[in-house]
Amino acid sequence: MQIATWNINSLAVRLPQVLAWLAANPVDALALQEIKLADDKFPHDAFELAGYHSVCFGQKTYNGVALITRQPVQDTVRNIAGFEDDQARVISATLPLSGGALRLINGYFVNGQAPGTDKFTYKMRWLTALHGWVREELKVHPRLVLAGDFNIVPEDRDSCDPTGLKGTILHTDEERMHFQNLLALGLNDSFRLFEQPENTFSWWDYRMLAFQKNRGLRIDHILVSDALKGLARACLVDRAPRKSKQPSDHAPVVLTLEMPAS
DNA sequence: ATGACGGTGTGGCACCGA
Repeated sequence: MQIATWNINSLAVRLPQVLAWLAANPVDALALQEIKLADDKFPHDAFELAGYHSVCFGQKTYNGVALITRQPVQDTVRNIAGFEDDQARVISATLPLSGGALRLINGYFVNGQAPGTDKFTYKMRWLTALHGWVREELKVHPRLVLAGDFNIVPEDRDSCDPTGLKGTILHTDEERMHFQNLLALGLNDSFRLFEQPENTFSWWDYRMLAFQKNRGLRIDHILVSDALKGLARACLVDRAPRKSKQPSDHAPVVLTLEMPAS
């Protein structure tokens, strides 16, 4: 079975691309971020016609997340339990599988703008809350996947310019510590379980021909719990949609797990 | 140091992203 994550930067604009990508890449679950749609505008019908179920947690203009799945999900939860947040950033649900159910958390992590700003403070508070919540979730759901746009460059090799961007947003020690704290709960960066080409990124700025020059960052991640680690078979970034007309600035990341799809 | 691109919503641009 396959699980993908993709920040699509407005589902209203990108719906045709998402449907085309799903037709070519019939993953079992797709975690979408930045749908930028209110729930009453979500195109459930279009996904149903494509053979997918969908649950969403949207808001107008900003943020918004959704899970697109082959099979109906169970126990959908929105945002981080116990953390007051007026931004729609997390949706999680259980995928019922014959080989054992799997809990999938889809997060659109806070960007944070710049160290020292109110937005950065919010990012740190959000990451702390996420950590405490995921720790408890893992006790209930040992077979857990945490996927999404993390807005964190985990290591220097995940950045096109680790020296020039050192200490700037997405590259700070504080953000990287939060990423490591998530791993310390018993989660694994599935991308790093496999040999990968150097300079593999998942996001490229729209400006300055960044994609053509491969001046990007790896900020979209799929973490798998220790219980699932041994089932991981591949984790790949699909650069193809970034080459299309009117692309998202992010590319999808696809995890393959060795287990039946239903 | 700034802006470059692209999306949204409001209204003739401002705000946001990473």
